[in-house]
Formats: sequence, structure tokens, C-alpha cells
Amino acid sequence: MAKKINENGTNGSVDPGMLPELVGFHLRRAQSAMFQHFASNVADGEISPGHFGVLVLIETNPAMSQSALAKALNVDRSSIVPVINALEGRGLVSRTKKPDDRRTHELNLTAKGRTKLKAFKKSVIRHDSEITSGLTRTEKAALIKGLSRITDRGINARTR
Amino acid sequence: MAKKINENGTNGSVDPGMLPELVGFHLRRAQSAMFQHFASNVADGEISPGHFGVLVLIETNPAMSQSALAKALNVDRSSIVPVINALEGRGLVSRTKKPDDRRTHELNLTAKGRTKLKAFKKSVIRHDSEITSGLTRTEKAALIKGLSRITDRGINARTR
DNA sequence: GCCTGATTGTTGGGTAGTCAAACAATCGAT
DNA sequence: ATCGATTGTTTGACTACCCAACAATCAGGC
Repeated sequence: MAKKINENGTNGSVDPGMLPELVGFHLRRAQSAMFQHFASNVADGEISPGHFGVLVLIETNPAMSQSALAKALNVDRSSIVPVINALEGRGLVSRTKKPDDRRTHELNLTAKGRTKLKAFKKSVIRHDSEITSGLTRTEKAALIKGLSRITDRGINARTR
Repeated sequence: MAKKINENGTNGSVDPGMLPELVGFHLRRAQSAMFQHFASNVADGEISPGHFGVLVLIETNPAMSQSALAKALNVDRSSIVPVINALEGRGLVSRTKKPDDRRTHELNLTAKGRTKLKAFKKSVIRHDSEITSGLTRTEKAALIKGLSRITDRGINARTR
């Protein structure tokens, strides 16, 4: 097999330069790794991180509207439409007109949605502990603290 | 102004349920916040995190190939093409045929690319320290360690 | 009541990032 | 000289997001 072993910087290992000094670099890589691990280990690929989050939010906040969901996820409300379309199409979520305000749709889990979500949760929790295995409880707490800090600093983006 | 204050779970604050128990949830949010902060604070929006990473890799590994770049970034080599097209189109990167292997392209920074990258780096480093401000040196190290751990665990995705 | 302004969900168009499959050019090894 | 592998590229598809516009609906002022 024609295996080249690092001749002119072409193959073998690549020097990442100053990137490892940036938290953002590590964040991007971890996010990507997490995504891949999720895709190949959670519920046979039946659910994505985003859709899972939506199901949990609807379960925890019954009858919430699409706009409220969009605000909670920090996305435009038009981005919610295809998501709910998909989940409704799979019979996991119901979209019903609110009686006293016929503009808004009440989102709820169907019976099937509740059942499925229960299984998804189990799978996701397992995935999440696998991905953080090797970290002590303290280290995991520190990680979450750091991530929360970044989230806070990033929310009000404009610095100057 | 018609401002509703949290009536039926519609507006106001939404209960995230069990999501905060998941490291993946915090990771997703932090990544999103980081991205927004980058977009609105780095180099007047002239550069994206991805393109910045590519410039640094090319600078640190002169004459590297597109395939090597793809491998380093863990993406398909076809995904690299439009990136280099853009950077070459902006005059930051040069793409030249390698003399002894005319299949591969050697990637290098142009003089303009080097100058620009110097400025980008300054801006990115500032952005990165802003986003992690409030974390002690120790906390930041713990954060990076946790993220690295996740990256390692995620690389070999399949668990079972 | 009636009008005006705001809100909700939706559609349509546009951007960015990714993959997989196919292809020509080229190389390496036999 | 031929065969298999590699490189870059194109094409088509998919996901995820945004913004601008729109109809339906509501809420408040008058």
C-alpha cells in the first residue's frame, strides 16, 4: 500500500500552529466530535440533537407556541416551522390551534412522542456520559461552568 | 405595547427541563454563543472561524495539500474546494501545482494573506479572551481539558 | 363599532457547510 | 504498459440558518 509518511507537510501529522491556544478552537472540535458521537450512538440515528432538544422543551412546557420555542432556542421563528413539520409528520408532536388566540399553535407531545422521548432520553443520557467519561465529577462541573460562562459572554455579542 | 408576561408557558421564561444535565446541551449553546461573538467582534466580519483556521494551518504548514488540509479538519476533501476558492479569490492563498506530483496543489499564503492573517490573529485572540473573561487561568485550563477529552472520546465514534 | 399596530405562523429566496458519487489527470508499483 | 490508488473537482443532495414578505388574527385607541 502506497503509504506516505510525512514528507513535505503533506501527510502524516499537521501542525495546528497557534490554534490550540484558542478556547474557540477546542470548542469547535469538541462540538464536532460530540455531534458525530451523537449521530452514531443515539437511538439508531432516529433523532438529532436539535430535534431532541425541541421534544424536551415541548414536554417540559406543554402547549407552548412556536414563537416561544424559537425564542428559547435563539433562532428565527421561521426556522421552527420545518422542525415541527418533521416531528408532526412522524407523529411525535401535535400542533393545535389555541381557542382564545387563533394565531398561535399549541405544541404538545403525542402519546407516541412521550414514549419515544423516554427512550431517546435514555440513549442521550448514556451518550452524554460516554462522551464525558474520564472526567471526574469536579472536572465535569468545571467544564459546565466554563461553557456557561462562554454562553453568558456571547449572548450580548457586541463588545465595542 | 402589547406585552404578555408569561401566561400559559407561551412567553417569559421557558423551562429547559433535563437539558442542563447534559454536557452536550451546554456545549451546543456555548458554541453558538461563541460563533455569534466571533461574527460580530472579529475583524469586522471579514473572516469566519473556519476560514481563519484554514489560514493558520496553511501558514504553519507551508505547501500543504488540500487533502492534508481536509484530513486535518476532519472533513471531506470536496468540502475544501470552495473554501480555497474563496481565499484564493480574495488573494490570501495561492494554489500552485507541485512540480514532482502534478496531481496535488501546494497551498501557501500570499504576502497579502500573511499581512491579513496577522491582523486576524490579533482580533481573534482578543475575541477569545473576551469570551472566556471571568474564568481564572485554572478554570480555563480545566475547560480546555474537558473539551479535549470530549474530542478524544468522539473521534472513535462507534461505542457499541 | 372601526382602524391601526403588533404578533403568529408560513412561504420563498438566499447563504453556508457538509457529504457521497462520479470523473479526468496523474502517480506508483508491478 | 497496465492496474490500482490518489488528488482535485463537479454535481446533486441535505441540513440549518437568516431575512423579507404575507394573510390571519388580536389588542387598544378613538
